[in-house]
Amino acid sequence: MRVLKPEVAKERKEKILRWVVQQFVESRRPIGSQLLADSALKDISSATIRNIMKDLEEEGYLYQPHTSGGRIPTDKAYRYYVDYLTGIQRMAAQERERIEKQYDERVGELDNVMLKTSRLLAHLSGAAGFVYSANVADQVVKRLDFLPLGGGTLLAVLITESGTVRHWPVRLGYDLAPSKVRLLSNFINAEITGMTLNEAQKFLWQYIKAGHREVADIADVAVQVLKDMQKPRADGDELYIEGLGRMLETTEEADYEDLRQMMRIVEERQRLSGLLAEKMDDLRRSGKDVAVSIGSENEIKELQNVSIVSSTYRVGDRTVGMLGIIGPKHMQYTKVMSLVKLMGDLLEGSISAWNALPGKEDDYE
Amino acid sequence: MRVLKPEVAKERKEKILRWVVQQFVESRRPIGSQLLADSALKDISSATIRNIMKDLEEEGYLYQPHTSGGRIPTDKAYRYYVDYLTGIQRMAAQERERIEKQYDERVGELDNVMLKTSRLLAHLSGAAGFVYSANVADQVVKRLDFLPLGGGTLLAVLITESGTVRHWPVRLGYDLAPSKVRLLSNFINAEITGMTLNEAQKFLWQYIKAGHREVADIADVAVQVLKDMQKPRADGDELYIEGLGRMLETTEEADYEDLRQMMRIVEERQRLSGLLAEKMDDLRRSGKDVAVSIGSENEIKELQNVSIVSSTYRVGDRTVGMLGIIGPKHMQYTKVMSLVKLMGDLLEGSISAWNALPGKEDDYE
DNA sequence: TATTAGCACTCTTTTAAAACGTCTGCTAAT
DNA sequence: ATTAGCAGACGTTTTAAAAGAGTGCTAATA
Repeated sequence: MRVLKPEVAKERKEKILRWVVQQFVESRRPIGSQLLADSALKDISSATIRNIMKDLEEEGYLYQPHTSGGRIPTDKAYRYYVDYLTGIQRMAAQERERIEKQYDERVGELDNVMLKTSRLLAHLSGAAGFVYSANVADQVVKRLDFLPLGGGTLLAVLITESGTVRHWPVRLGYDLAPSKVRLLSNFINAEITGMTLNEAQKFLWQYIKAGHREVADIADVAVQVLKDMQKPRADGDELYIEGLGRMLETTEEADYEDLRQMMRIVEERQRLSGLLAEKMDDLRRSGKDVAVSIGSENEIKELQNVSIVSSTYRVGDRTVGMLGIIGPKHMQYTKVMSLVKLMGDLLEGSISAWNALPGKEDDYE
Repeated sequence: MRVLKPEVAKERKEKILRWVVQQFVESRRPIGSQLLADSALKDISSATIRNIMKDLEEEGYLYQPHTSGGRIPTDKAYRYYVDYLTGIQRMAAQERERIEKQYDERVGELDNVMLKTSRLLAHLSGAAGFVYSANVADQVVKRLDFLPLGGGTLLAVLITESGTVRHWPVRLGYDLAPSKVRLLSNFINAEITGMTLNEAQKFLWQYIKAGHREVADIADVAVQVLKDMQKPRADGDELYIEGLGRMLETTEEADYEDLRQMMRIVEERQRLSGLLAEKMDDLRRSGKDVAVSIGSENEIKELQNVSIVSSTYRVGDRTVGMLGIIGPKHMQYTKVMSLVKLMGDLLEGSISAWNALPGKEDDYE
């Protein structure tokens, strides 16, 4: 291993490492010393580069797929590269503006923002884009309304502060007078607005058990509603992934197997949800903007050949979800990281605009 | 061209054609005369088969990718094959039961049936499954409600007879008293239930223009609502496609280009929607159960290497949507056709159960 | 007259060998 | 410490040959 003039040497070593990663991301084929010496690092001879690369290999940053033939970055190298980039990333104002414009055009009104945002992410990155919303039960309720459908059924409509609108049928088995439905709606909204769904549930249970007079006649309805409220959770958290198709375009024949594996996971939403939930926690705790998980850093086996670039989004001061892209390890991290960050901001903006509307409280009668 | 004993000859010719198609669907490589003579048609010599195949080629049923090397079915051959199959298809009771059970488990309550159905279709067929719902504007309204969000905004919730629930924000710019909102809801529901959205819109315009006293004070709100009602149409019709990932699994390297093309189309929903709308019309008119479009029979260029098996579903006596699968031309038509048919029935059943609930009318005050 | 066996020919696919290019590791010179 | 130069390694591409599969035609057959 080379020694002497430690800072200078280290500097140069890292520079070479960065070049290898960068070149590899672009060309997707092993990088040799000559190539580097000729293209990027004209002031260092290929022999020197060779020596340094050997050191880097010993340190676990590079990997030689065949005895003779260039070297490829390991996950550790990507990790270094991404960490290095983290400070640098900034998007050209022009680019930023272009994306913001597209966001306004394509996402627009707060109807299915999550879906649309994930599509736009996919579109702009050329990889798969996702938007994930943590457990609905932990989200703050903006409104919970009931529409009478007749036939002993109500349609519950839940609106959260993050703009999600969910609805599900509640079967009572008998019809409820419209006025009673209204009473129920008004009562619930007056009481639970501002709580999380979980809190609301607990609160309502208490309230009913306490046997308050004004809800006596709708108590059993409320109970039924509470029971059904759990149901949306069966699907797990909300997760949109789009643009898997586009990945076919940017993937090389050789990497199809990786892609296949990935698809398998994506179809199996449960596990991915789990992973994202965890990642969200990490990210929130670390306080970082954008997180990058590279290959083997992902616990799920099938994802060890892809990278995930993700960011959280907040409602008020609560972190309620994540968004990002899933793509090949050799992606353009610089670009993608800024993109994800920006989209996160835009999504947050979109939600807080929606949220500026204070969930109007009817006074119940 | 062979002549003589016309019926017998024709019979055998078709038999050979069917075998070629069937073998090709399984092996995905050109079928030669020897192969057939050895495997399936042991009582006819390869030479005879050769002669007949030549005839079939002249008639446009088979195609020789290389001067020497087996033959491949043309779209015309698939068409013949599918038509032949149409009479035969029937699913084993056992299989049917298994699928019905899965449907109950996985689709269940009428919450996002369309999405879930398309996922199940994909899952069971190994190809991409879709469910398409025709223009919302032509669907019968079951309810149209408004929830006050405050900040000069209402959330409109539209429930159609086919079980679709749509919602969109209506910005009024000023707040409406809760009682007024209720009045609006009740009035609208009492009047328009049972109309299509389009009819409802026309009706309401007339009503407002006529200046009826009881709606005078909410007229401008109604106008705004009507305007915003158009919006959901911007997305075009509702279309869910799932399972594109799974197609990777069943596709061979060589056919990836076809797959890529297909994905491109799917991302571009507009055109696909158009195609499906047309197809739905054809299907409804012909009165057939299941339609199969093979390769070049699809107008869209990018879809000329895939087949679409589709069926319609009804609400009452109105055909409101389609469902089916998109897959490789060489798919197991027998299986897929029965599957699509069955899923259509199940979806219809699911909707009509929901629809048994009569959109409860409040009498407005 | 329809069917079949046999054969020469064509064309793709597979296999093998050779030529090429790129990279490494080492050594000696700077 | 760096560099130039060179031998050896190994993947990739090119080229050539062999194998395999199928066709069309003709002559024999039932």
